[in-house]
Amino acid sequence: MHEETPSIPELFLKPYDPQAHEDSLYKLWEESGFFNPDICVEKGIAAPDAETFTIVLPPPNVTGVLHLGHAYEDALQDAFVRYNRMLGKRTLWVPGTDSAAIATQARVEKNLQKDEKLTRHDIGREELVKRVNSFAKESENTILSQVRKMGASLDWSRYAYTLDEKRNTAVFTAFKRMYDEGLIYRGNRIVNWDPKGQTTISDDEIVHEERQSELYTFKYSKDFPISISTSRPETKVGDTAVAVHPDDARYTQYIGQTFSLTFCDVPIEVTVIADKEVDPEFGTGALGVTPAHSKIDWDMADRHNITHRPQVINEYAKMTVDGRLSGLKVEAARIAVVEWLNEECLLEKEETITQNIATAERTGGIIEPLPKLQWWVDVNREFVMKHSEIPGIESGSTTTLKKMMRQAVEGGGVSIPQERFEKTYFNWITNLRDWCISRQIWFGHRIPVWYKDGEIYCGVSAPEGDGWEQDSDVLDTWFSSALWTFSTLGWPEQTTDIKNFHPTNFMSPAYEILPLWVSRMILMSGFHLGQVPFKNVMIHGLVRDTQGRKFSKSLNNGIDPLDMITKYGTDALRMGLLSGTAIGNDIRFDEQKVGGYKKFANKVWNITRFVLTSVADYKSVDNITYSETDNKILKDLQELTQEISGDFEKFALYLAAEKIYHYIWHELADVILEESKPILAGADTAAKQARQQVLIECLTTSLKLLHPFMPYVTEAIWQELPAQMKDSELLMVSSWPVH
RNA sequence: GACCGAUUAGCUCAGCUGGUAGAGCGCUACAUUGACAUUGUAGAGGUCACAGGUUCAAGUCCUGUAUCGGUCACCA
Repeated sequence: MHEETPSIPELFLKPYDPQAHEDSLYKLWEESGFFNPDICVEKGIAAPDAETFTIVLPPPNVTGVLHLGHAYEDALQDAFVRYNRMLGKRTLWVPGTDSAAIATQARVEKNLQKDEKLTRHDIGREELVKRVNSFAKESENTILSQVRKMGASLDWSRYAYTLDEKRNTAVFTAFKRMYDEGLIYRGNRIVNWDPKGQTTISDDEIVHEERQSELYTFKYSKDFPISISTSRPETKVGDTAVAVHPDDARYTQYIGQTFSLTFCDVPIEVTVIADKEVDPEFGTGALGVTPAHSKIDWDMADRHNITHRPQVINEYAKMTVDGRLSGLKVEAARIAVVEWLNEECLLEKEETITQNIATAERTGGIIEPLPKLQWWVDVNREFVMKHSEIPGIESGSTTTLKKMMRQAVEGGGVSIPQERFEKTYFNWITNLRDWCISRQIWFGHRIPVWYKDGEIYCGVSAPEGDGWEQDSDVLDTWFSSALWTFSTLGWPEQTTDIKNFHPTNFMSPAYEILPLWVSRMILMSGFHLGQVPFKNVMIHGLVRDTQGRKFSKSLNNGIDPLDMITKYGTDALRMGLLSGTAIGNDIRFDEQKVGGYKKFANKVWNITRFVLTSVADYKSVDNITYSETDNKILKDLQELTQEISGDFEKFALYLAAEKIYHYIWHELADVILEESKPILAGADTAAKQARQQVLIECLTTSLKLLHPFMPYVTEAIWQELPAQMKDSELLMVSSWPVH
């Protein structure tokens, strides 16, 4: 019929081909500068005093590749960013990457071992750091171009890397300020030592694994009156006490006595102490206290002023005592001790129990608790909040980091829309202990502390004079990540970005990251700025395979988002991820669904073709007389807009996505277009003109509403629309329909 | 051990403050070369895990149970 009408771009005669549009559209957006709110203001897209909307991208590992989890987060955040930008807010989404220190160093070391048969000690600290850095830089482009591929409208002019100079200054400044306040201290305490990774790790990097182990019941020697039970007899050469419950009648007579014994060739001195923590029902009701190799025992020794705390296991999980255990690995030592117990006829019982043992998340190594001189963040020490904008905390009031972290959420400064995760957060805060922030690897932010002849100096740069030696440890990655919402905005300088864009509006992490990252951002932002880092935490679920399993290398069930993009287009992938599942629940990734949304993109494409064809002879007139149906259609459209806006405000993206999908396909295409056909072909010119106007209205509004979800196809269409239909050259910065 | 989530159509999931069970995919039948690498119309299908309770009314609120999944903690 009208297919050859010149005003219909030829493009629409073929199905929508994502490959042909996506990259050039991204380039068009990026070059427009509108990802940058300052330029939006400059060009009149946003008012200079418009409300701001900020998200900081959770930085992917600089050496990583995009996986579906990222794809989901990118799509989710981008949808909000685009929505808010269209609302006319000064909208900023800050990109960045993370050094992922331990993982990145491990990978470089592995390659070093494989290719050159060298260890890090062979090439030295400086060379290793150099290599890790260049490795990180090399891989950077991969992940960044993949984030772009997702259509993420990030302000690249503000790109940050956790190890770049500005972030380094931020980290050192943060450290120093907390050090000066006494909130960072150096202390000899039990740490989680990973013998495999040769570093300390934090409590949160521990994974408990259930295993069968033997529980042995025995006496230290024939002369010792009390039997104890343990699954780690090799540590008993480090015992300095036996603890019993104060009310346990069996042992009261021994309390306070000290025994000098020889256990497995090692002389030990054991004092019997009474402590309420001991469960009289468990085992013999008596517990051998090994202060140097158990956190609980260390604390117990503190309570009873036991200062003698011999270390009997070293960093390589080997015994350091003399005698028959000398130099043995802990597992071998365990066997040797049991042999000895048998020889001496001291072993009373051996039973198999299931036990959770602590392993390192990254290396899988079995954690060996060791006393070490480490740096800590004190979460219970009182300090004065000089300046506070956190609801419920007054400027000038005294608090602790722990209290502040609780208050930030309790007082509503940070809101977690899903109540259930709020509970998890409080649970975690309650159990929060001092945070060990030093790591014994070489790649990362070096601890900004220098030593010289017993003197200690903490500062943002090295002290004057010779002979100062910097602490050899680096900081936990999460220390710098915790500063992310404001270090990316230029802190510690008092930048206008901080003034304008902090606190950020929301953060949308997966639930597994809640304690690791979210709470630490609240800690840092609270202490350094007196602000919350974000007003909302919208926790989302994990992307899983069709059987509900996590994606993993060992299962070989991985799906490369880039493959999906090649096959179905970015828009389809985004819709497939965003619709169908309530935020917070895990997503089962279904390729078929993505396929369905590819068809949808094409549907929108064809709707456009039809509308453009139908309005080819449209002439705008001053007084349009709408029919009753016309008015109903326009009213419905308004209501839809209202609902979708509401869903955005309530973070119910999945509902918004489904609504616009349903409207476009089953209302606009199935009902409105069909019903328009006779009117358009009819003789009533006025009615026809009115309907043409309605169709234009429906199409442009639908494109706007769909744009946050499917930015490419909507923009591709927008670019082909005649200028008089549009309120802006780029759909990306057109204004959100009013309602 | 504590806490949390899930349980609704064959599959994947919605269902907000209680008011006659919904979507997508799949399936069946019919129609259609149409604006549509098809699409449209119609249809089949569910004791909303189970047992109690509150209510005029419960998928929805309360109590308990079961199964699956998760998080945290931990007894040596």
